[in-house]
Amino acid sequence: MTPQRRAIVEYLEKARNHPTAEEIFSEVNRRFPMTSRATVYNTLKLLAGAELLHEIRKDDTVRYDPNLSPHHHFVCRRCGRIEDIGWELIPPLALGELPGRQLADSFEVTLFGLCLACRKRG
Amino acid sequence: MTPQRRAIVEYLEKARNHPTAEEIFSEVNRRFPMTSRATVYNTLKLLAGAELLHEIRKDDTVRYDPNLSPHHHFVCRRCGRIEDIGWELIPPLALGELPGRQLADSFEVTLFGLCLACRKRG
DNA sequence: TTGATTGCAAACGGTTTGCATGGGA
DNA sequence: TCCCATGCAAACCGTTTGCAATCAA
Repeated sequence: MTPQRRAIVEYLEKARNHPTAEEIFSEVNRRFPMTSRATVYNTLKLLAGAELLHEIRKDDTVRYDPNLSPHHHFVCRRCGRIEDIGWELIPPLALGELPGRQLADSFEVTLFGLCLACRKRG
Repeated sequence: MTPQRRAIVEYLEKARNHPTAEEIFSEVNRRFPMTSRATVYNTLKLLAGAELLHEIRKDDTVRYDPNLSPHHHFVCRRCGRIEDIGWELIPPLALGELPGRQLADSFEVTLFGLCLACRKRG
């Protein structure tokens, strides 16, 4: 556990909005100017590989989600913000064998619309 | 409507499996060796912009979905194949205002599991 | 001491763009 | 004629990797 890694983990603990790797890099680099992009990217990949973090991809860029409990996502059409939606808010879907004979074992819902801030902005 | 564009559209009409831009490029280029990558990419972007095609992103690469009717997706954990799931197979979710005060107007479900081919392969 | 972690810069893969050429209406 | 589509290559952006130096244990 090096200072760089600690800074990354601390940033992620506070980050409630699915930061991109680049956002994490610039914040960590601001606090620890010696930290390189490679270290941040590698650490993030390592954490994700260890299931301590989830990767979500939107528009070609990976975002990191420190929320490990199962949940769905809401994506704001206007500002692109991604917010978590509690798992219990979406009725569970029937899994198992589908009509196409695929065997489904999990699912994920993404809701689209306007976030609160963008609603206020009109 | 040039031969290149025709070839792209024809390929997409037959493609039932969400080809990547690169797959489209190599197939079109095989039939029309003069076709450049730029033309294919630009045409795809143009078609997607005109809502004649949907872009779906998986693992850093854009895939194109010629199925314009609303539907959900199934992603095979083993081979990565993406298949369409009929809209009517998923019970409609309640939209409108969410507890977090976001205003949801649409949703999308992704199911994960094993496709038929991978099930057979054991 | 010794293996893991770091910084740098260069490589990478998918995608986009600038620019000059060429064909279609 | 005039514009749009094309081909090529270079640029681009986010990400990954090779490598030598450095640090933690």
